[in-house]
This record gives sequence, structure tokens and C-alpha cells, in this order.
Amino acid sequence: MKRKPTINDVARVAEVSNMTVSRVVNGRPNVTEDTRRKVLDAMQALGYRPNAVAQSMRSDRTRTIGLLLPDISNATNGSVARVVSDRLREMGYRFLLGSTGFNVEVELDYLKDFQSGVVDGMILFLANDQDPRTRAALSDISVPAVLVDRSPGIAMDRVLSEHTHAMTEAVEHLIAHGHRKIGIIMSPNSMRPGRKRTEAFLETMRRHGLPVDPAHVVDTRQTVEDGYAAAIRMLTGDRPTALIVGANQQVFGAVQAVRELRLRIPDDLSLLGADESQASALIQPPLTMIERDMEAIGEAAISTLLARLETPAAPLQTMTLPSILTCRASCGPPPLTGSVPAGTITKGSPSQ
Amino acid sequence: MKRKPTINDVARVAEVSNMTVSRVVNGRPNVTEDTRRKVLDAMQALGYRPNAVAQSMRSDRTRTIGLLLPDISNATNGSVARVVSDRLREMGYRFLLGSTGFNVEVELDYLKDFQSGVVDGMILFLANDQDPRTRAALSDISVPAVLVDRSPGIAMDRVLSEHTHAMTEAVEHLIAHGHRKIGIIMSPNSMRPGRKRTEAFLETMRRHGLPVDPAHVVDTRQTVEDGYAAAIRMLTGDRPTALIVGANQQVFGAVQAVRELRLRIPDDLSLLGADESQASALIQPPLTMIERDMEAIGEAAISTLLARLETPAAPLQTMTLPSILTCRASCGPPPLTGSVPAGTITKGSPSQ
DNA sequence: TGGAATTATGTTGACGTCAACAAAAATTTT
DNA sequence: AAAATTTTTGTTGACGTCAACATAATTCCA
Repeated sequence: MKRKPTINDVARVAEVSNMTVSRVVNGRPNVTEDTRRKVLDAMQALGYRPNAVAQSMRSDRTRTIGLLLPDISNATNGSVARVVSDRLREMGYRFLLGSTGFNVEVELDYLKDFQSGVVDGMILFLANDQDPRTRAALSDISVPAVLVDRSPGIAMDRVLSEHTHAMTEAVEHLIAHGHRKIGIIMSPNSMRPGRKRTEAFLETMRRHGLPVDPAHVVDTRQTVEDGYAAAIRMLTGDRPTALIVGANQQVFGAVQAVRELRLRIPDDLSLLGADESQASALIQPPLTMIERDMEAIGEAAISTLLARLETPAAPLQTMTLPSILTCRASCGPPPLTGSVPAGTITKGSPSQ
Repeated sequence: MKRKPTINDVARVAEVSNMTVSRVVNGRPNVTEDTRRKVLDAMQALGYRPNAVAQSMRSDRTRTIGLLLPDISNATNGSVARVVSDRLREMGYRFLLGSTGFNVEVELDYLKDFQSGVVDGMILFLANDQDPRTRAALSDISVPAVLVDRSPGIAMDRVLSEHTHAMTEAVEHLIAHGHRKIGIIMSPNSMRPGRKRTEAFLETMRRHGLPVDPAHVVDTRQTVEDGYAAAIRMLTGDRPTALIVGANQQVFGAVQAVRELRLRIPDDLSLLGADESQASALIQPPLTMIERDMEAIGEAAISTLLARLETPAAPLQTMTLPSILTCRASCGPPPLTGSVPAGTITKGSPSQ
């Protein structure tokens, strides 16, 4: 593994100046076919590759984008990463990844690091858009950045998901099935999806005059384990007849909890999930879910960012992408026995 | 978003030389507490961050590692990426990701790109270790690299999985249950796991004197769709009584196929999967699987690579990590009716 | 207190590339 | 064939940092 040849080495071998080599490398005009040949031969002979670091140094552009995600091992994040990777490669960009583990300190580290000149721009799926340190870091950022589904109240380019409609529809779907006691497990308020979805849930329940047991509204970390623990707790004792699990990984934990408690879906419990598109193919019965197209979100983030790099002075942009409720087989009428209050009439359930 | 301050700007403000600033930044000794204070104040005031590109230029080290994976959206790859990300961050490295989509051309592009000085080393989960172009690219690589579970026959640092034992055990597990017609769906021979596992399958069947229907040995791309298609094809008509699905994503497709064909697991078909650790938690019944600790593999790759960076001249290293067969509930005796040839005696099935 | 030893700070140049300008060679024009 | 133009090639310096060396300031000890 010998020293890498530089443009000067090529120049020496080809018996031209380094500038001529540079012209050949960059496909500039005004080089004789003859000279070009000599240079290409020399490059070939030496196995020359332009040094990207030196190029970045000269041009002050790295052709690298940073992507910050809470957890790359999670398939939802993974599909974002894939589309980001693919699109960026097509556009001739490299791609620096940071998996923050939902940890604010780690996130702040990455935000700092990405401002040391290693990336031309960044796409941020933050773990927390409310922490004052994060907000401070965001407000004097020195590199173009696109925020994805977070709203820290700082003027930035953003790609948002619409959460309110879909959650409202989801809750009303359950209500239409006759549910009155509905529980929700959600990611923390420090993330926009959890915030918006919980808000929409509470608001919809309120509008329908349905009481919400505080013990049936849980926000917790976005992991299988926490989803499991929350579901176990909520489903033992005075349990709801329907459960909304609003964050991707948590769905898996909740399903596991339901199985262990020997509850049948949807006979004993209606389960309504969110975001984890693979789950629907795997879990029996297929889950009714609030879904969003993570790949489209990734694409939107990239095109927003690349547009920004192209036109730094353009006005800030916010794109909003929909969430949709996809009905499958995990929701039905509540069980007639058990915790349904006497006197309640189960309304005819709509076709699922 | 103003021009980024340089070390010289800090020097001017602090009324010292740039070298003094450099010393402060890098925590070098021989700086008066007084001067250090002045410099730190100036850095603070200007919001100075050292330019990583210039540092790389100077030191010829980027503190960045490249990771090449077939598909980052896949949870198995994702968990590798996570551990790589975490460990590298701890060690003060950045992390450049390439998701190749199982595409050799893309892979070659990345291999070239990663040799332009943007990374200090790379970890390679190649899509193909047999393609002559890939092998050529690997044999005159100019950056330290660790190959993960690939063996192109080129002397390199490697982290391998042991496949033969686990697959042999898996096949014998099925044989002990009484299966004689066993099918296998596997990733292509261009990847070591597919190669080794198929070999072990065939060898074990041979040793037990069991015939193998060529239509029951399929290798195909490592996707849900291809796993589904292969399973549908194999399970209609003269189907095996047990099916081994040896590549992670394919398992999901196969399960879907089994459900659509209304086959019960394990009553109608024994199913034995591999690698997809999350599947066991999600799929009912829990699948008996050949498993390996992808995080350990990721850790091993990193420590091998970092050791190489530390000691470039050390002898090449190969680490081998185990696969283990974990029995759950998806394998049982073959159905008595149907395709079991007359006269065959089903042997007592061992406790699963 | 003066000179040696130590500590603090500064100056120069190089990493590899390429823009900007400069010079040389080839081509066209008159 | 000399001048003007165009095309090809070359030279210099700067991007930001820091090692190596150089110098200035301080401390130490006889």
C-alpha cells in the first residue's frame, strides 16, 4: 500500500505541467488530443485518483451531505437512509451518517461536528426539537440544513408530515366501531409526531365527549422494549378496548405484549399502529395503520436541501406530506362483556 | 450564514500568532494560562471551529471510515450500521455510508470513491465477492479495508461467519423430525453466506442419503419479493415438507407466501429461517432460525480495522464468529398425508 | 547578576488542487 | 511574411492547518 500518486507525479510522468493534468482530469477544453492521451496514459500507469480532500480544500465544497437519524437499525429510518443514499449517489454526493440513539448530547456532538466543514449540508431527523441546547445549536447553524418533521420554532427549511388529519380519522374510526375507552402509546412530546398525534387524539376524544383516562395516555421512548412495557401496563387492569400505538418500534413491543396477555386482535382488543410499514406484512392479523411514505419524505428532504445549496438566498421552504389511515384487520367493535359501561349501546360497526 | 472564521481570524482577534491558536485548539502545552484565555475568548467570540478538511489535508488522515452495505433499509444491515456508528463515534471517527443495492457497478463506484482520500479505512459488506471486476478492484486497493463474510480469494483482513456447522445442524434437525424432502431458498452464490450454506445443505443431505430435487434448491436475490416468488413457486405442486430460507429478507417473503397458500406452520410445512433476528418476535409461530450476532460482527470489523490503522504492517487477520441454531416453534414432523412416499416411516421426532 | 536552561511565542513552508494570470505555440488574417 | 488572433501550456499563489525550526521572554542557579 504505497503512497498515493498526486497530480504532480502524473505531470512528471506525462512531461507536462500539473495544470495540464488538472485540465484533463476535469475535462476542460484546450488540450491537444495528443497531450490528453499522454496524460491519460500516465494517470493509468500510476493509478492516479484525484485527492478529494485537496479538492474540497480548494473549492470549499465537500460534495458530502450529513444525515442525522435517531436510530439507523430501525427499518423506518433505514428506508429513509436508503433513499437518501441512492439519490445522493446519483447526484454525485457522498453521505455521512450519524445515528444519535435518541440522545440529545450525541445529537449536539454531531451538529457541532457537521459544522467543521465536512459536509455541504445536512438532513436532520432530530431526537428532540424542544431542548434549549438543541434549539440554540440550530439557531446559529453555519451549514444549510433541512429539518424533517420537527418544529423547534426556528426558521429553517423543513419537511413535515401531516399528523392531525390521519390521527383524527383513526380515532373516529375506532369510535365508529363503538369504542369509548381508547388508549394511546406514543413517542415523547419532544418529537413533533408524538406531539401532534397526541394532541389530535385528545382533541378528537374531547370533541366526541369521550373521557380519557390519564393512565391510558402514555408517551415513552421509541423502542420495542418501551412499547412492550407500556402496553403490558395499560392492558392489565382496567384496560381500554382499543389501543393506538403511534410510534414505529413501539408497535412491535405492543403486539408482543398483546400476545403474551393472550388477547385476540381484534376480538378482545382493537390495535391501531403507525409508521412501521413492514409490520403490516408480518403481523397477523394485518394491522390497521397510520402510514406515511418515508421514502417520499427522504426524497423531499434531499430535493429541499439540494435546492438550498443551489440557491442559498431563496426563501425558506416547508413541504408537508400526508399520512394516511390504511384499514386492515386489526380493528373491530369492542367486546360486549367486560369494561363497557352498562347502558352503552354499541353502534353498528362500519365496514372495516 | 457568513464566512466561517479561520484560525487566522482567531489569531488576529486574540492578538497572537495562528500557531498559538493551533496550540490552544489542540491542547498542546507551553501556552500561558493568560494567552490561552485570550485565545479561548476569541474563539468563543467568533464561533470558531477548526476546519476538518484542512486538518485532513495537513495530516493525511480524515478520521472517517467508509462502510459499504448491500441495503441499509434492511434491519440486519441496519443493526450493523448502528453498532459501527456508535463505536466509531466513541473512537472519534466519522462514518461514510454506501448502500449498494446489491449492484456490482454501484459497489465498484463506491470502492473507487472511497479511495480518493475521503476515508482512512473501510468495512466492506460486498454484494458480490466473485465478480472479476470486484476482485480486481480489491486486489490493488490503496486504503485499509476489512471484508465481512466474503472471501474473494484475495489476501485481506476479514471477519467471517461460520456457516457450515449451523446449517448442518439445521438440516439434521429437520431430518430428525422425519423430513426427507427439504427445500432451500438462499441468497446467490456470489455471496459467501449463500455459498457456504448451500454447500452445507447439499453435503448434509448427501451424507444422509436423501435425494435433493433441483427445483427445491433456489438461489435468488435477497429481497422480500424474491423470497416470496421463490416460495410460491416451490410450494405449489410437488412441494417439500420443510423449507429452509437462508437469507434475511427472503424470510419475510416466504412467510407471506406460506400464509397465502394457507399452509399451517409447522403442521403443513416446517419453516426454518436465518439471520433476521426481529422476525422471531413478530412472526407467529416464532421461527426456528439460524442466527448470528450482527452487532458482534460489526464490532469485530471495527476493531480489526482500527487495529490495522494502528499497525499497518501487522499480519493479516481473520476472525470467525459463530452462527447458532435457535429452535422455536416453526419446525415439526412432516404431515403424514400428501407427498411423503409410501413406505416411509416417520421417525420419532425429538423434542423441539 | 549574568549566563544557561527552560518556556512561550512566532515565522515559514508544505500538504494537493486549481483559478487567475502569463507565456509560448499554432493558426488566421491582411 | 508580419501582425493579430486563437489555442495550448506553464507559473504562481491561496485555501486552513500545523510540524519544524527560529526567536523572544522568562526562570533558574551559580
